[in-house]
Amino acid sequence: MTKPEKESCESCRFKSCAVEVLDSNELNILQTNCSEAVYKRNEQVFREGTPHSGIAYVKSGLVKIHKMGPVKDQILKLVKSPQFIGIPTVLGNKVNQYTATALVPTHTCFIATDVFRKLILLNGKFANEIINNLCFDELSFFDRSIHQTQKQIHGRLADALLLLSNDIFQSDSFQMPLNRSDLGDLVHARRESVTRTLTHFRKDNLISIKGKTIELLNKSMLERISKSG
Amino acid sequence: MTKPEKESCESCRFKSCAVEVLDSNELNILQTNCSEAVYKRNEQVFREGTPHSGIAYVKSGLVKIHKMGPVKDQILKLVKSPQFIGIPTVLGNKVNQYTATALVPTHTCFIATDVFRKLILLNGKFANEIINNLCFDELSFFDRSIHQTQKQIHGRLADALLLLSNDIFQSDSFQMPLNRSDLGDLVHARRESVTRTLTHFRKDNLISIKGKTIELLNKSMLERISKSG
DNA sequence: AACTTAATGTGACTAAAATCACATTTTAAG
DNA sequence: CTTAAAATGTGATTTTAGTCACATTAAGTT
Repeated sequence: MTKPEKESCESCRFKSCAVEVLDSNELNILQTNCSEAVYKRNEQVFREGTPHSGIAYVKSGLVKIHKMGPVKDQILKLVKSPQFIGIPTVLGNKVNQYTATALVPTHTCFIATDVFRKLILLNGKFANEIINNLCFDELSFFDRSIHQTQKQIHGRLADALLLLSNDIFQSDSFQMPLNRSDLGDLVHARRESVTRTLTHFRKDNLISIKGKTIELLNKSMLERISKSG
Repeated sequence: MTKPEKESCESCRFKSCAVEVLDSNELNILQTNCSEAVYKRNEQVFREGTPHSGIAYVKSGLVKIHKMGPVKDQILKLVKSPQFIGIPTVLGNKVNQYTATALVPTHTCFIATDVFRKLILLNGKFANEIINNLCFDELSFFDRSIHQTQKQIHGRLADALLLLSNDIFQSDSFQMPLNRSDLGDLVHARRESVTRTLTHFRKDNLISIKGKTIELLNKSMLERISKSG
């Protein structure tokens, strides 16, 4: 983790929808209570169980939100910039309830919790944007939960590949940021099962794997697999 | 569903934390844009896919939030009064993203979405309370998701029984509001597996079942089963 | 009360994915 | 370049819970 030179929040090219609605006074409050940090691949932005250091805003990069379960680690969601992470720490919790780890080089800002809260109280539009965010999260999490529990591994992995392609990288071909074990943490499966299923997809010419590069060759079939479970 | 005589929001005995922070002007806005309804057991408060009729506030009773998946229905959460349900519909969605069904006789108020949104914009404290609510939901949903996917059926069902006893009814003995099939929808299992597991618990003297009445006889053991999975 | 329908219980069988054990390949480190 | 460590691939086996088929009990209805 490194500390880059501080940039003005007002002129930041990576403003979130929520920050867009702040006036210059509020932006100034944000400005003076906000610190930047850069993370390399696999570095932790914050860790479950440690005291939290405010709301993190992912300016650029990709982060996995994960948490240790009784049996294994589980990836709760992938968060692409620009997006806040760790908003639930605005609650009374003194410690982080989950871990955030950079999957690619990632640039973040930390906003002190009390400042974040002050902005919510001051500016209804800001609060409104945050609420929109949380609501959207809740709905996607419901969907994801249902699909992850009711589909079998082929469907779940097809889901994950389509998510990476459509939502994260917006390309049919991308550098896979997760290893087989991480993929397992994401789709509730074991490393071996992920390998077997990917091999299966490859043999059926649905995907090609060249090192870390994955290309989706037959998206419509992957979508059918995702739907049928 | 019946329409009871309308009561003043200001004098309501079932105010939420969020509504507590409204001033009398805001309460008046709420008052004039809020309608009450009473539901019998198994009546739907709102249904997935139908146009939504505002944010529902559960004044009294118990509701299951559930959604149809590719294979079966899934209970996303149980909501005990007093609590808002359907806040994610403040998003642009015109239709409900899930179904809410009363498990016991339930009393609700409906607040028009635009009024709810106006209160968020007007009163930062109200927004703040709503954000607290959503954050709490997110964290519990993370926990639940991890436990439900990583434990096997004994642990998941022990979890559900402890939830009902500790959080919902606050008693070791309660009238089970869910049938075996519903319980399966809650713990991601089939009716038959729920029956088998309950029988197992009963034979081990962890619980007693008399008709709809369930009593937890050995909570510490159930907690151990819940932890060990 | 007689009848219908819904809910629950139980055994036999099956399928999906986990587990285990080990081989192979890739990547990082000295 | 060599070696160690991490990541990945693959077969054999086991485990868990789902599926299917049917019996039994409970709850409404006329």
